[in-house]
Amino acid sequence: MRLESTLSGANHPEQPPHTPTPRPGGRSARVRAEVVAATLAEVTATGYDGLTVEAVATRSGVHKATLYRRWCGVDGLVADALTASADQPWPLPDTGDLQQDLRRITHEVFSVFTDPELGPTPTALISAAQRSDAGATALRAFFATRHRQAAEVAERAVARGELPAGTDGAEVVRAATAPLYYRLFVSGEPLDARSAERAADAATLAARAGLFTPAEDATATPTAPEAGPAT
Amino acid sequence: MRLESTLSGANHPEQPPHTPTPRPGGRSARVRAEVVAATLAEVTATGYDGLTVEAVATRSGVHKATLYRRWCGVDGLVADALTASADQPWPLPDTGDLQQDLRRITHEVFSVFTDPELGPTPTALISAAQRSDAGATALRAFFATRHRQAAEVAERAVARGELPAGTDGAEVVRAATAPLYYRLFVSGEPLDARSAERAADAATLAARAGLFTPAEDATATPTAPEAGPAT
DNA sequence: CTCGTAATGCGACTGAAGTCGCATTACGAT
DNA sequence: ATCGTAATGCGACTTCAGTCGCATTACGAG
Repeated sequence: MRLESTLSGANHPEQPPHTPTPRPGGRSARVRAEVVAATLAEVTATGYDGLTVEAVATRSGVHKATLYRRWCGVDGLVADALTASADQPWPLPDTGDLQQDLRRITHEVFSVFTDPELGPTPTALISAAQRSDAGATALRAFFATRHRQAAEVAERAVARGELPAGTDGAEVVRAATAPLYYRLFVSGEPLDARSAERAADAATLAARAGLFTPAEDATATPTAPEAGPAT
Repeated sequence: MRLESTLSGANHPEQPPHTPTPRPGGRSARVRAEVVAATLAEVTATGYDGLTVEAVATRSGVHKATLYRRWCGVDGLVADALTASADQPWPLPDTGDLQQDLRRITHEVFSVFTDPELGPTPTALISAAQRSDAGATALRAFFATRHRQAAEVAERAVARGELPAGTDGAEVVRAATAPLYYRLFVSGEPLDARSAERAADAATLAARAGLFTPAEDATATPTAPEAGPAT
């Protein structure tokens, strides 16, 4: 697991460049791993509301002052735990059919957040990340990576001629997964496999219709409800 | 503004039913209004991270202890402010065309969160509401109301024969608005009028294809990627 | 107009989050 | 093997969120 780079970048904004050996040694890495594990356990156990630096310190055996020094409080702990999770690889489907691929992806998302094995950890982690600026930054990076990776299923569909050229793959992925995340983290509605499937199908339909090409719009576009500068 | 009922329901779980006149009088209402206004101002000014009960107390002129007594801390303040905002009416389009109606709705959402007049207040309010259980409950109620109201545009489309019978109107609305909220509050990506339009168009397409009818599935459904119980 | 009661104002107290300076440990290079 | 340095351990201190008991004010009924 290599989660040093992102962390140091997030917590030491003014890293002096003349540091030949900034001690990336064994102890620091071990401490870091244990802190991440303890943070995940604490977030899962108490939820993001009850998350305490002192509890993470006790559970990890790392002193409170060290946690504040390197992670700048609860926010940084959660952000780092999320970053560490983002480094985990996940399977990218390749069935030869866009609809199937998107269904696999949305079902994967659905599974992660409903898996009794993982429990409330993924949900709690993202909810916690939403709380702070550091967490929000980590979230942005997390989803940017996911979008970039998953966009490949759409790009393959373009290569197969299944989608029009110029289709924005990341936008297709966003369209497919957005309803799930919306239910989970915004409207708070329950998630079910049916709606995951429908979201994938709707995105497939829209992508095939050419809605996700920046230049042209394939569907009827009679009147634009707005006319101002869109920025 | 009638935001008493929801608040008391949220903060006094065991309201004794034998309270003939629980003092809904003028002062309480005035205090409540000022506290809500102060909470909105504080959330806008400092963001949900810097929101403090003491600051709301100072700004509103209501004593700290009173705020803790009636709102149980920051969570309740935010939840009540959100509930108050949810009571505000908003325009429901009726252009005679589903696509146009949905575009108006998504553009309305887009406008609320990008209006320089309102500033960061709506975003900050919802972000703050995500932080706590009380806020999450208020959020659920908020979106449930919105979905119920906005579902009418889909129901009218069904009545016009534009959508297949049995279409779940709320699901259509969710599909149209989810990408916007996803960008705003989950992935943290910027919002633009184009994507708002595309989201509405994609939902229109999916609805017309019959994806939002509970029983049948109009598109191809060759293989189901999952087979377990969905709960 | 007067009174009973509920709601608010008030200030002190408690407890925990977060900070600081120094001692100690362990990494990495010679 | 030895040393310089960076990272961690440690405990006290500061600050502020949150609580409690009591005095005061104002609503609502008669």
